[in-house]
Amino acid sequence: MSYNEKNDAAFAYESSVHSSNVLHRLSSQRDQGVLCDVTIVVEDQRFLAHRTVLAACSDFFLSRLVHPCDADFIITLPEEVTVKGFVPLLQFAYTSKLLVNKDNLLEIQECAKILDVHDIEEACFEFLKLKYLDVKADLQECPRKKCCKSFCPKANAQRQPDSSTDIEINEVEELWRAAELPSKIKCAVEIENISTVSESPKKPCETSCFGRENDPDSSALCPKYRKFQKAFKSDRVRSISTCSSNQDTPSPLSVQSSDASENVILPQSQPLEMESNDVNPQDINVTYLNQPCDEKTNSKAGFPPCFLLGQEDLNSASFQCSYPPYGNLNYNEVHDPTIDALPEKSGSEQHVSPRADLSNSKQGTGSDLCIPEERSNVEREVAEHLAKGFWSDIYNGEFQCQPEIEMVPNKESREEISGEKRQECPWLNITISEGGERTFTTLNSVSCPFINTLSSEDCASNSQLVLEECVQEKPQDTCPYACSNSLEGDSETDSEDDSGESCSAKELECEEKLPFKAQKIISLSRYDFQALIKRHSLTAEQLDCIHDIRRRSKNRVAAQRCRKRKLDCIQDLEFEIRKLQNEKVHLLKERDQILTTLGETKQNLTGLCQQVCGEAALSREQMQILSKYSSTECPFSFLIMEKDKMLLQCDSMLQACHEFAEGLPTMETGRKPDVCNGVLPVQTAATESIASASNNSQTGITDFCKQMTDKCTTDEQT
DNA sequence: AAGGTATGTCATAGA
DNA sequence: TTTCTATGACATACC
Repeated sequence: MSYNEKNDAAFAYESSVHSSNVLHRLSSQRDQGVLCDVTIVVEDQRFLAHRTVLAACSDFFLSRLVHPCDADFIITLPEEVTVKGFVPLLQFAYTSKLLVNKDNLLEIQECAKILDVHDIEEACFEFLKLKYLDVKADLQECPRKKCCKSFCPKANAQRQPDSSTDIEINEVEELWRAAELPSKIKCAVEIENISTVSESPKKPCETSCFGRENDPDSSALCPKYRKFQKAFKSDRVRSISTCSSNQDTPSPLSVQSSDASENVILPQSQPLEMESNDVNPQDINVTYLNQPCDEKTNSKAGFPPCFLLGQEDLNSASFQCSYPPYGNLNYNEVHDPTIDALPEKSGSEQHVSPRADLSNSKQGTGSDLCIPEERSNVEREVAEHLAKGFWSDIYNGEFQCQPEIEMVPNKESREEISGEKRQECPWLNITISEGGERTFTTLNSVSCPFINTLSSEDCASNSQLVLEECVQEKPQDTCPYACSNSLEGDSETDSEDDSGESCSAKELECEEKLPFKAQKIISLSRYDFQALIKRHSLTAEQLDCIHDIRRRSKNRVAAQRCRKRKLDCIQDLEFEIRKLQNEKVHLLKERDQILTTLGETKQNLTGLCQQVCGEAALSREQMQILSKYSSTECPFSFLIMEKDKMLLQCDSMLQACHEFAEGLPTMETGRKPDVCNGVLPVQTAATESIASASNNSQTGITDFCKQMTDKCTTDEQT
């Protein structure tokens, strides 16, 4: 990944937080009347607000504020607008959270319509109305299907008799049809009430342990890699931390439940569309989320922000995403905006190119913006469990959902459904046979929202997805493979699908001994896998086969993840190396500069010292004393040493000159030039100069040398 | 043919 | 204890 991309992602994240904070502060300021510049009169009450906020969220306010009738910006709303309907909308404008309950739903809807409030889907109101007013009765009238009962034996066995808590895909479909909801709201996911499954005691616990699991410090990263990250605090770690910190802000994961009410968290601009087993229709807080981070990640994944629908208990949480090009795609997610960073992603990525997966893993997504490198076990477990909840009744032989046709009252409806379904859930191929039987065929893993991290463009182009056909002989086995693989995000299955090597030779060999397909073994969650085994009386050999297949499959995926992480770490280290190298170059330059400055300073200081010595007319002895008490760095000592050195050099020079003079040819006069008593003029001059230098320290060493050189040169010329 | 790369598998440690 | 995941090591296929 390029670090630019990573940085971009980080920037986007920061911006989202900023936006959220701004909203929060604005809301708080409005509460305090700070900077409020408009008064809204509703019925007999007045509300202070900020013009810009209102104008931004409502065309009604925009038109009134752009062309104010009242210079004081007092806007009296039509009498159709009630306080009860207006207040939640005002809150929504500031917080992006719309608190809806049975009492105010209609009024909010009416007010939103009058005020032309942006980002609230009419469909949400329709759905909620349906939920509040009709659903329960309809559901009770809707006979439960065999498939629903067998959907999850474990869960069903312990579910409450009240079927109203079990709204399954077919039922929701029917509700949609009944409500004639926009096509956007179509795909539903039946979510098991995990908390009721006592056979899976760990699951509820896990699902409630997001804090721990999402803790970047306790991420799924291998300790070996963690040490790297700790060592250099790589960007990767920071990104994970960032993501984690993001959880502090409202996110799809922020389940806002209370004893008194259910909470529905919706992505802003995305229509509501989901059922929850445990939703209490009495009071639902609808929270629109407009967290850019989520949008980013999810859009990266090809989906808009996820939202969590009414949960008292996270265990029964159902996460969904709406995706306009398809209408609303539902998928289950337990984690916040990190879909594409999840292992499930790897599968889809591998679908394209394993290598690309590895190399692009980090920028992966904005995810990377919040890119938990790995989805925690809990997330995986819950996601797969939830996903299974959706798909199992489609594909699972055990839970095969044949009676879905019962939900289709007539051919027209069926056609409508199948047609719409293709658009709404393009990864799901629904065909209706002559006999009116509806068949769900293989999912296209690329387009399946459970696993993929498609870009918006990808998804947009997926309207022409070619969906694989199920093997008709055993649709319950073949579909499940594709579906579940997708759900689980096992990358190997994708590649295997592509390569036709869905199973190794071993697996195929084993498979022949088994009453079900190897893919089912791979795709099922631990709990369903165990249940599957229990339901069949298998020999030891078969069990070995099954466990081998499952182990190899899991390990295959783990190895892929592991390698991906390794590459990421290598990239991080490479980046760190480049950074350090740059830093080193910079420091070296800085050092050179400092040394240059130091040299200049010393030179200046030496000059100053010379000047001082000269002005003070210090003798050699005095300078020696001075240098004795000064550091070696002091120019005084430096001067003394240099002077001594130069004297020695001069002695050598004198000696050389003398020898030179001795060797000179006798001149015409018959005598050696200027030799007076064996002493050369140069020697005399040098001696004089030395004596002069010794006695007069103000003569610079440099000058002395210069004089000597000049003399020598002059004498030689003469 | 040799070397590099990608991937699957096994063994093992740790959670 | 069982199951799962991460990872090193090895084998194999492919380029």
